[in-house]
Amino acid sequence: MIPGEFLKRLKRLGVRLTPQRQEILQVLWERAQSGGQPVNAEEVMKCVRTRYPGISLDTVYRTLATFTREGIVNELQFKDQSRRYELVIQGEHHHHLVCLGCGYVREIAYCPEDIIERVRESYADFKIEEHSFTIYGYCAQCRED
Amino acid sequence: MIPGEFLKRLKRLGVRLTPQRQEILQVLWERAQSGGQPVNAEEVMKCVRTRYPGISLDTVYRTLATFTREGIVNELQFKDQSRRYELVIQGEHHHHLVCLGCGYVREIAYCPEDIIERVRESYADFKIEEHSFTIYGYCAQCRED
DNA sequence: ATGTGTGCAAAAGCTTTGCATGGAC
DNA sequence: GTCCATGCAAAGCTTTTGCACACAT
Repeated sequence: MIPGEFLKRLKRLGVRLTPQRQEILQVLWERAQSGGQPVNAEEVMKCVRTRYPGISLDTVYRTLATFTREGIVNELQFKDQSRRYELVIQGEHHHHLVCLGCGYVREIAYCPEDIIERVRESYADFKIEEHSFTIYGYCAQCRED
Repeated sequence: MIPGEFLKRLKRLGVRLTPQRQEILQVLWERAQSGGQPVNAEEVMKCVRTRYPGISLDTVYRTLATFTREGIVNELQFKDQSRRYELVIQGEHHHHLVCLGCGYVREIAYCPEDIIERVRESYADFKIEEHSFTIYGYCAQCRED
């Protein structure tokens, strides 16, 4: 079940609630519940197609762009060149630990807020909007030593 | 002039020193001197062509991949989807402040080392290799308020 | 009824690859 | 002489766009 929170937010934002969008939201929600592994557009399409076979990849891209613009999802860019998305859970903020072998992503709760504040002070004419912090390496299964 | 350091390193690594590679190294070096604005492959090609007109984009990509593998350059991935590169200056480490309007990049000296150490301890079975930390926002020219 | 969202197909970026030739060592 | 690097052309992969039709409001 998609929590009403998101549906209300979309309505409030004036975003039309089509079946495709509901299914995409559902997939993002399920991902957030089960470990928080971010998804890319291709994966979203595959998941949605199990329940809504007609959806096109274009719609997924357009919906994810809309959701990003409205602050419903976060767009992530790791080293692997394909964009990934995760649902924004309000009051929650995290970064990522990414395995260079298998691509497994794990959330990390720590955030370099102190540095961001220092940068905000040092570069007062720069208006900070967002930041990304990602640690790369090899997980227990992929490390060689 | 390219400092001998890089030429020696390439020789030591067994990387053949072709005129194309020397010119690419030259461009990266000049960039590092003049503000540290990272370059993408297209820009490298354009700069090199002023002095070595025949160079192809493929060669630039292949050379940048080789330099990255050998630790001569850092490959950066910002939100704009094109990979950028910067020369690795030994003993130097920094992160980036990126303008979402014009794409201007500024180096920031602070690094969240404390967090990386904490993560190294908390996730002892994960072998940390590298990390990226980028702050996005709008520079004085691009900000609207 | 209106305007936005969707699917299709095609295109657009950026990056990679196969192959024959040329050049560094 | 050997093997790697290069240029060319073509392909690959992800993402975007134009258009006509369908649908949410």
